[in-house]
Amino acid sequence: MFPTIDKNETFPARELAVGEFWREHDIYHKSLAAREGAPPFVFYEGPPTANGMPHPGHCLTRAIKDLFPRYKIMRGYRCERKAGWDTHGLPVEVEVCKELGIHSKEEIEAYGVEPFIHKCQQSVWRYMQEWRRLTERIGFWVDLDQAYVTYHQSYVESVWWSLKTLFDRGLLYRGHKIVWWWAQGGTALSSGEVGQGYREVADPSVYVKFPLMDDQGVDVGVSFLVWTTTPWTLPSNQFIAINPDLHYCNVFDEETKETLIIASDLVPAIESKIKRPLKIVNELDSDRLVGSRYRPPFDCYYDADSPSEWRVVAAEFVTTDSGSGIVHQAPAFGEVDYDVLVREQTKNPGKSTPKLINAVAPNGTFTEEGPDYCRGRWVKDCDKDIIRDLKSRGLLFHQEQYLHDYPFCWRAEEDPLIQYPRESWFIRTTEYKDQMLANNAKINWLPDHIKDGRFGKFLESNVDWALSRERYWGTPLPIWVCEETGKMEAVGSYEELIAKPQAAGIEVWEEAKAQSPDLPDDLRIHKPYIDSVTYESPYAKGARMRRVTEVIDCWYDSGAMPFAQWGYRGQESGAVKERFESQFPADFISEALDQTRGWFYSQLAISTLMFGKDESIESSLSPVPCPPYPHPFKNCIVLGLMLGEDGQKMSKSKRNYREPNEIFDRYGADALRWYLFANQPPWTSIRYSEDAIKDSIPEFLLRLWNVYSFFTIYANIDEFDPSVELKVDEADGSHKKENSERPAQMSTDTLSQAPSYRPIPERSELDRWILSDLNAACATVVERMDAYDNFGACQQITRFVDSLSNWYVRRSRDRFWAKDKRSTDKLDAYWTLYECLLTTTKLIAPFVPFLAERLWQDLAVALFQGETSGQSVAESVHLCDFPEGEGSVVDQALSEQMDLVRLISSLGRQARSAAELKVRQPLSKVEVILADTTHQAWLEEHAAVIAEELNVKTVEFSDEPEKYVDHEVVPNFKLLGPKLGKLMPKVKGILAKQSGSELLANVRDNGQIDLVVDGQQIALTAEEVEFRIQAKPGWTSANDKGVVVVLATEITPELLAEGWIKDLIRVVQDQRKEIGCEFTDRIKVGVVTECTELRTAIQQFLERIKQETLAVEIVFEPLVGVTPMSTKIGDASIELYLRVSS
RNA sequence: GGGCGCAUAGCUCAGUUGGUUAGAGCGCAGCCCUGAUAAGGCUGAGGUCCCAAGUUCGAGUCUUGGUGCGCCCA
Repeated sequence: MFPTIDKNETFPARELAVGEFWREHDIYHKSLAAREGAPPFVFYEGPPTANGMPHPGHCLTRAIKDLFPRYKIMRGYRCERKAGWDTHGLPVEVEVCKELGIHSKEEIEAYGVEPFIHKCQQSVWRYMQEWRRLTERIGFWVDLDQAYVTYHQSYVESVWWSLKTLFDRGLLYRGHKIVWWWAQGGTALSSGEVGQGYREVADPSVYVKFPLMDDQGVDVGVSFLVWTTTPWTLPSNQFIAINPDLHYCNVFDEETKETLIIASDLVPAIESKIKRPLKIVNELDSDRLVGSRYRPPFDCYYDADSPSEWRVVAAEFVTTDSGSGIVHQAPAFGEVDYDVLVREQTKNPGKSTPKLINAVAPNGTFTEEGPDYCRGRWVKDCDKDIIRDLKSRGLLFHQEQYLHDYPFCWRAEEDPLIQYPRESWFIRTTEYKDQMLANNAKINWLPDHIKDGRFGKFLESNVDWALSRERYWGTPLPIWVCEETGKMEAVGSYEELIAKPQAAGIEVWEEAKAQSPDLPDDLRIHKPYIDSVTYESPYAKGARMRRVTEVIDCWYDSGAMPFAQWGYRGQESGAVKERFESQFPADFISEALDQTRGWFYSQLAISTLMFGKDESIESSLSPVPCPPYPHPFKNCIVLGLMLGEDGQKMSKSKRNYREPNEIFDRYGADALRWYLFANQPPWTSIRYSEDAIKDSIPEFLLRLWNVYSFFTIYANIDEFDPSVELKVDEADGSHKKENSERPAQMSTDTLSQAPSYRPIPERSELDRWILSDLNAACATVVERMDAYDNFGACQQITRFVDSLSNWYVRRSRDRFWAKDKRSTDKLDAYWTLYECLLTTTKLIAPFVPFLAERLWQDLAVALFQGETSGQSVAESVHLCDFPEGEGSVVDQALSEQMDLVRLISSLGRQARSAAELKVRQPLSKVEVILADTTHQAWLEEHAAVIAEELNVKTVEFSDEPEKYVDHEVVPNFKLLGPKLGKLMPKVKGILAKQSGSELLANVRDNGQIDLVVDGQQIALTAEEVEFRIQAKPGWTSANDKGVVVVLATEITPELLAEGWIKDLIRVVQDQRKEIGCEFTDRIKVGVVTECTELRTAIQQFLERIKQETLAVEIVFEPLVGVTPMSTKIGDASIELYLRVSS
C-alpha cells in the first residue's frame, strides 16, 4: 500500500518533516559518502556576513548554490560544500559603534580597542541563527559545522602566508596614495565603499587669476584663469596644468582692463558666464606656455627658487568640457594631481625635488601652515572665507554654484569625503593585469557579457589594490618594521612570530585570557594583542621589530578562501595540501552582480598573483604547480539583483518585501525555489513578487502532487503494489538481484524484474508516448543543466508534467477505472505512471528537494520498508543517480503525432466554443484537413481518441479539402531569401495572387512551380514554398499550424438524447460526492421527471449510466427516506434521488 | 562624465544563428469539466516589441543616435 494522503497537510508542513528526516539520517553526508572516490565537482561558498538579517535576495543566492551541487552529485560527482562566514571589516565595526553610540576613531580609542574588538567578535554572530535557519530551511545543503571563518587563527595565518609570499616577491609595497578619506572617521574608504555614497551636491565653482611671471619672477600683467571647485585646496597649490594639444589665447576684459589666458574653445562659455564679451588679443603657443612661472594665490609654501613648482605643466587630462582649460593642481588632494607631482619628482631628482604640499591635517582641518583664518577649521567650512579673501585681493574673476556628484561616507551620510594623501599598503596587481585578463578570458561567465563587459572592462582599468585599512577589526597586516632602520619583514604565522629572537609581548594576550577565560583563542592574532608582540631587529643592534598598525581590506580575506578555508600555508605535504589541491580550482561559484568588484575580483586577483603562470617567479615561491587556466573558478553564474515589490531596492523600512521565514511558512521553500529557478534566467534582475511565488504551487507543485495523489488513490484501490509485484517467486527459483551493490533506485532495470512489467514496446501508444516524452525531457534537462541553464531545464520539466497531467492521466483515466484489476492494459498503465512519477521525482530533486524527497519516500521507500523481498531501496532521492533519458525509448514520430492529436482536440474545442456547442453535447462528426499529410495515416488509426476528446461520432480526414479550406502559398523566406534577394517581395506578391489550389496541384504534378518575374524564369521547388491553409468562411471551424478542424453542427434527436444522458451522469456524480460516497461505493438512483423523452433516453442508455456512476439500480420513482435534489436536464426538470446501495 | 546591462500584453517575465500569425503564467471576461477537488481544462479580449534613423529582399532580433531605468566606476 502507498501511504494515504492527508489532504489537510500543507506543503510547508511536509517540508519541515523532510528537513527533519535529512537531519536525522544525515543524508547530506551519506550523499557524499556514496560518491567516495568519484570525480570531484568543486564548489566554493562565497562567505556571507552574518552581521545582518537575510532577505529574499539572499534566498536566490543560496538556492542557486544548492541547485547545481545537488544536480552534480546525482550525476555522479563528489561535491563537498564547505560553508564559510565573512567576519571582518568596517560593517562590523560600524554595527558595534551604533550599539555603543559612538562614531569616530577617537571615540573607539577612548572606549578601548581591546573591549571594542571583543564586541566585534561577538557582533559577527548576531544573526547567525537566522542565517543557519534560512540555509537549512531553503534546503541549501552545505556543511555548516565545518564552516571556515575569516577571523579564525588558521584562516588569518593562511592569509598571512599569502601576504608574506607577495611581500617577498616585491608585490606588497608601501606607497603614498591619494585616497578617499573619511576625515571624521579617520580612515580611507575602498572604492566600493566610496561608490555607495555619491550624492548630488552644490559646491562653489571659482575662476581665480594666477598672475604670469617672467623668468625673474616679475609679474607681466597677464593672468592664467584657473578653475576649481575646491577652493580649500588652493593654499596647497603646487602646479597648474594645461593641455598642449589645446589652443590658448590672451583675452582682454574691457571691464576690468585685465588680460587673461584661457583655452580658446572656452572663451564663449566664459563670456556667457560673466555675461560680457571678452576680446581675443592673440593666440598663444601652448608648448611655450609649459614651464612658465606664475604666482600662486597663497604664499603659505611659495618658494621663488623652486625649479619646478608653481609652473605650468602639460597634462592630457585637461579638457575643454568645463572650466577654463587651465587646471589648478594640489597633489595632496587629487589622484591625477598626485601623479603630476610624481612625474615632476622624477624629472627633478635630488635636493630640488618638489615635496608634497599639504596644509590639511588628517582630521580634515587646516594646519598651522594654512592661512591664519582657516587654521583648525574643517576645510569645507573655509571655502567661503577663502573666496572672500581672494575677492578682496582682486584674484577672484568669477564665482558660481556647481552641481555635481560628490562622495559622502556611506555610513555617516553627512560626512563628505575628501581626497587625501595617506601612507598605504598596496598589492601590485597592475603587474599581473595581462595574466588576470588571460585568466578571465577562459572563465565561463553566465551571462557571458560579464566577461568582456563589466568584469573585463574593470580588469582593463586595473589599479594597484589598496590593501591596508587604518581600522581595528580585521586581519592584521603581518609586516614588522625595524624601529631603527625602517627595514621590514613579513611574518607568515603566529608560530613563526613567537619563535623570532627575543620575541616579547605575548603575555599581553595571556593575561587577558587568564582574566577572561572565555575569550576565543583566535583573538590572540588580532589587534590589540598582536600589536604588542615585538622581536629583536636583525637590522640594527638593540632595536625592536614592531608591527605596522594597519589591518587589511576584508575583500582580501574572502578572496583568499580557496586556500585559506583549509588553512593552507604552502605545506609541502600532508592533509591540508591534499585538501587544497583537490579542491582547486572551483568548478562552480555563484554570487550576485554586486560581487563583480568584490569577491569575483578578489579571488581572481589573489589566485592569479599567487598561482598564476609567471616565469619570473622562482619555483620555490610559487607554492602549487600552476593550475591550468581558468582559476580559481571555471564557471560563474552572476545573479541579478532582487528588487523590492515596488521596484526599489529592498529596504527594511519600506517593507517592500517579506521576511524569508514568512515566505517559507506560507508557501514553502520549494515554491520559492521553483519561482527562482523556473521563471527567468538567474541573471535577470527581478522584483520580489509574492504572487509569483504563490503561483508556483498550483502551476507546478500541486499539479505534480495531484498526479501523484491520483496514482496512489487508484493503485491502492486496485492493490497495485510494486513491492509485491517485484517479490521474487521462491518456487520459481529465479532469484534476480541487481548487479550493483548500491541500493535500488527503482529505475527501469529494477522495475522490469517484475513479472507484470511488460517491455515498453509492447505497451499501448499512450504509454509509449509518455515514456518517450519522459526520456526526451530527461535528456534535455541534463543537457541544459550541464550548460548551467536552470531556466531551460525547468521549462522542460514543466512541459513534461503538463503532458503527464493534462494528457496522459486524463486520457488514461478509464484504464485505471477498468474492472479487471489484473488486466494487462491496467497493469501497463500503472507501471507506466509509476515509472513516470519515480523518474520525475529524481528529475526535480535538485530543484524542489523537499517535494522530491516526500514523493520518493511515499512512492519507493515506504513500500519496501520491512519487506523481505531482498530489495533495498535508496534511502533518499538525493542518493539516486540523475535520470539521463534512455534514447531507445524516445520516439520522435510518436511525439509529433501525439502533438497533432492534442492540437486537433484543441482546435475542435475552439470551434465548439465559437459555435456555443458544449463538449457534453455529442456531435456527428468532425473533418480534419492537414496541410502536411505525413502523419495522416497514423491519425486515421487514432481517430477514436479525437472522437472521444471532441465527443463526436466520427472523425474524417477530408479528401476534398478545397471544400473547406483556401490554400495560401507563401515563399519559404529562409531558403529563398539568399537565392532571390531583391526579387523576394515580387515573388511573394505573385504567389499570393495565384490560386493556391492550382499551385499545389502544380507542385504535386511537376514537383515545382514555374514563375516569370521581371522577365526572369524562376522555378520554386516544393521545399521553397510553404502551403498554408485557412478555413473557408461558413463552416464551424478552427485552424492553426497547418491544421483545420471543421465541425458538423447538426444535432439529431439521438445526439440530443445522448447529450442529456451525459448531463445526467454528471449530475449523479456531483450528487455522489455531495452525499459523501467513497470512490468504490455502489449506489441506487431514482429519477422523477415528467419528460417522457428523457425517460426513454435513460432506458436506452441504462447500462452506460449504471457503469459510469457505479449504480446498481435506476428507478423512475422517489427513493424512500432520501432527500431529492432538483435540477434540469436539457429543458426537463428532474428530481434526483440517490443513496448508497446496501 | 565613463562602463555595463535592461526596456516586449494590465502585472511578472520568455523569445534560439535576422525569415513574415511575437509567446507563457498571473489578472480580467466567458465557457467547460469534475471519480486528481487548497483542483483541472478551453476560449477570448489585451501589443506602435521605448523613440528615431540606418543596414537588409526581410528587423522584436543587427548598427548608430536619442529617451527612461538599474548596477558599477569617477
